Amino acid sequence: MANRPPSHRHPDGGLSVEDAEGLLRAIGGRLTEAKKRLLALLHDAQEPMTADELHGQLGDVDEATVYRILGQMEEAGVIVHSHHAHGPSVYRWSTRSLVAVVCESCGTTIEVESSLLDPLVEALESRSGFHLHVGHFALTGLCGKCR
Amino acid sequence: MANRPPSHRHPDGGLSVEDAEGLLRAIGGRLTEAKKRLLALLHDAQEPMTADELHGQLGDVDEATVYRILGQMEEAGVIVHSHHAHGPSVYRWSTRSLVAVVCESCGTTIEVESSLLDPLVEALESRSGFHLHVGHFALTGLCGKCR
DNA sequence: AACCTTGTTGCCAACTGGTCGCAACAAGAA
DNA sequence: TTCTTGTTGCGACCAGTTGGCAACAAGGTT
Repeated sequence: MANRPPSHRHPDGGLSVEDAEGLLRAIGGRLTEAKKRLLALLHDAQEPMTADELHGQLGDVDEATVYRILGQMEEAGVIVHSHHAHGPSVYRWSTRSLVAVVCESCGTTIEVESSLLDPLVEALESRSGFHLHVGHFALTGLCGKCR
Repeated sequence: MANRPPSHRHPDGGLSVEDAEGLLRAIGGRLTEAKKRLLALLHDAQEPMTADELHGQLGDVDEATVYRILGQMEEAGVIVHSHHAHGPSVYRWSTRSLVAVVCESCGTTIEVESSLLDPLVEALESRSGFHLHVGHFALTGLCGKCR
């Protein structure tokens, strides 16, 4: 991919904002102000955010537009979203593969390396030919405090 | 648990319908015709069903009532529900622990033993004190045919 | 068996998360 | 600057689910 050092690197070693803008253009879109701001927001976000939270921070960008942009960003491979059992999906910068684990009682979310799911992934591949999309779903349970 | 052989055993070794009716009474409710029919439906179901499918099979029971009964049955421990990434939740008889794996392309669902998740469960317990509710979430990916 | 208490039901409105159609608008190539 | 075409805000709409409320019925009591 990028063999010259990009600026504004993501702390987690992911895409730079500039790379992301390129990818976003590459799928045939235009780079609007709203897209740039959303890109920056998600790039700098410490944790996954819901569409609603993003809409709140953007201020004057319509909620429907937020969803449309998020769809494009995902199509471009810049972000990924995952589904939390109850409540809305969350979106995050596409860095190394993480799986969200959500406490059903207090809502606290932690993220763990997806490699912990490797035994499952491999078993499914060999037994059923099923290829898991790790990271597209959140795992639920009770955190240490809430048990 | 049950040391005398209950009748109408679930093929998977779970609760009998009679046991389930007892549990349903035990949470302080009444055993209505609608509850009995829903109970029988889910007991005999080959695979998890959505609230809508259940409503369809019941015919003259209101959709809201179906949700209310499902809530009680889950509270009583008779059934469990799990969330599929897009689309409605599914409900199934509370037997041995299975995890649903759903194809994002064709929707095919397979169920695998939750023991495949044990490495993850144990890692989360020891690292973060987090206790996973295996079976409450569905895993997603692509099945062999759709890849 | 009539009775009475209290859970239950149907009906319908409301709510959340998300999508869609459309006319006005703007990015960016020509 | 012009022109094409993607983009936006707006509001309607959709699916899944929950909540309020009055009529109803399960099932214990007399």
